[in-house]
Amino acid sequence: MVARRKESEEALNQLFRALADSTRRDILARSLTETPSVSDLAARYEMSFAAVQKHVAVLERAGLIKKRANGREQLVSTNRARLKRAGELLDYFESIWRQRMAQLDDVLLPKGK
Amino acid sequence: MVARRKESEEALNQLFRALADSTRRDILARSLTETPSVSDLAARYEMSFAAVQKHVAVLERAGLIKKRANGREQLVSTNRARLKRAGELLDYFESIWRQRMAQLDDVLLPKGK
DNA sequence: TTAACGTACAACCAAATGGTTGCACGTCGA
DNA sequence: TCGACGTGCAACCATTTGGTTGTACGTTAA
Repeated sequence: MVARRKESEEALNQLFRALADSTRRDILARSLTETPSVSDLAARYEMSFAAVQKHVAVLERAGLIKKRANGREQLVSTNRARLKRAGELLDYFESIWRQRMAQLDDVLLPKGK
Repeated sequence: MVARRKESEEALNQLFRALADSTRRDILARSLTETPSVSDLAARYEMSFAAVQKHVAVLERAGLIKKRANGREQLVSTNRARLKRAGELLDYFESIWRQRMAQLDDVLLPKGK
């Protein structure tokens, strides 16, 4: 249901790692409402263009953003489905807990009711 | 509301980074339903005790688990509130999007209705 | 047609990460 | 009481990460 069985652990590692950096979270939030070019983004941070470009690449590899070419520009937009997926994953941990508690109930309570 | 304003970016980095490792996610899931000792955990993975201990330390620093001493053992349990927090954070990204869309509506539509 | 722009990528570097082994020390059980 | 157990921590190592500068190359505008 949640786990589409064998969404590689590596992919999840990448997903969460991509979120583990303030600059990347900011890029992500920004690309949620706008569709900035990589240079647009680079202009907003106190680091080199190449550094920002690398952050964008990390987000892209994690599947959290998409790039679309427009002439010489690359326009960045957030992949909301993928972002949502990260949230679901965390909910999943909660659900594991609920499930097991339910199973425990099954053991402790008479079957019928 | 969500952002308790100045939950340090560093803390968020730590939170997501802690989640970005399969072994740690497994420890987390396991500690959600049981309260294993560090050795119990270590026995389940093909790495040294010290390595597992380090993973536990990472989770603890991120606030995702708590340890409780019981004689010579340290019993590990998940801090569900903190885990939930990570999920909320991701929802927050979604909400940013919704908010901005709403603001856009404010601009585009007559005020009253 | 050229200069400037936007991007990609390689080479390099310091610091952090994820693993190891070894040692110290308190606790428990025989 | 004493050996084994559970833990914490330091030292070490290889790899990854997050940053830099420099170069190359297609695109755009004057």
